[in-house]
Amino acid sequence: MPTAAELDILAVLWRLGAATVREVHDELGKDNRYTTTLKTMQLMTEKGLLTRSERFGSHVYQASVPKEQTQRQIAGDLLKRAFGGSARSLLLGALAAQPASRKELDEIRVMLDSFDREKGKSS
Amino acid sequence: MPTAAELDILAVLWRLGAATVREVHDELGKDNRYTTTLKTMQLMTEKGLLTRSERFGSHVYQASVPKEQTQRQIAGDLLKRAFGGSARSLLLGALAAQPASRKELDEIRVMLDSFDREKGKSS
DNA sequence: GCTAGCCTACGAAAGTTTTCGTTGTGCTAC
DNA sequence: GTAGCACAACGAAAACTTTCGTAGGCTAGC
Repeated sequence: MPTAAELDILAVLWRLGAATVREVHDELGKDNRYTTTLKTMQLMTEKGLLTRSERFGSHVYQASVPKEQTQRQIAGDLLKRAFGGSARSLLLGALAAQPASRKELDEIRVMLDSFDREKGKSS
Repeated sequence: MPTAAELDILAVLWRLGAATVREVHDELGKDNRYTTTLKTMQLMTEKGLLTRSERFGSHVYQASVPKEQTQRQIAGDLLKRAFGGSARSLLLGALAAQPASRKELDEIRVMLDSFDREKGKSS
């Protein structure tokens, strides 16, 4: 399970696709040193969270696990830990923390419908 | 922000309402020592996450912050950190990790509707 | 060739979280 | 009273995360 600092780096890589340490570090905007970001990314590579390839003089990193899979893992863990398995409570917490536009709410409804259809197929 | 071990304890207290260390420890079912749970709960009390009151010979603890508020904080943090602020993605991750029954999906829809009504009022 | 600038590597320190052993206290039953 | 039991308190160690200083390598420009 990625830690907080690791998750921040993953989020950047999810946005950029693949990036150098410099790019990630600048994008993070934290006020810590470049070598801190580098070290964290090196550890993440050791753990298997990132993969690394050469490019000219420097290294290019990218997430080695699909975003969706990591997100599923994190959401599932939180769901179990803090929300008693209730997806409704989780969503309520999220929407209370950061209200969504009507458009977003509609998108959620569309997604729920597709889940329903899936259930229909199997039963 | 509560840590992992702290969150597990909070979850138990949310279920039990108020409980002694012994009750929490047994409920947790982890294979660590009683004193570990005690120490963690003492630290949580210092941090202000729990309040303590006397009962007979032992102490009774309970969460000092409403469950909903803590859940909102946690969900909001994760939403921002790992899901780019998209509540839809968060819910997708949760449902992918642990499929919900049709009844649960319907409950979510009801909740969405009430959010819509709230939006309607303000605009 | 030498210097400046950018990068990686490494190791250690600082900070947190989690764990547990030991000790002291009060209560109960014998 | 005293042995046994359950609990609280404390301190320290272990494990893990996060941070950074320093050193070494490569390239471009002078």
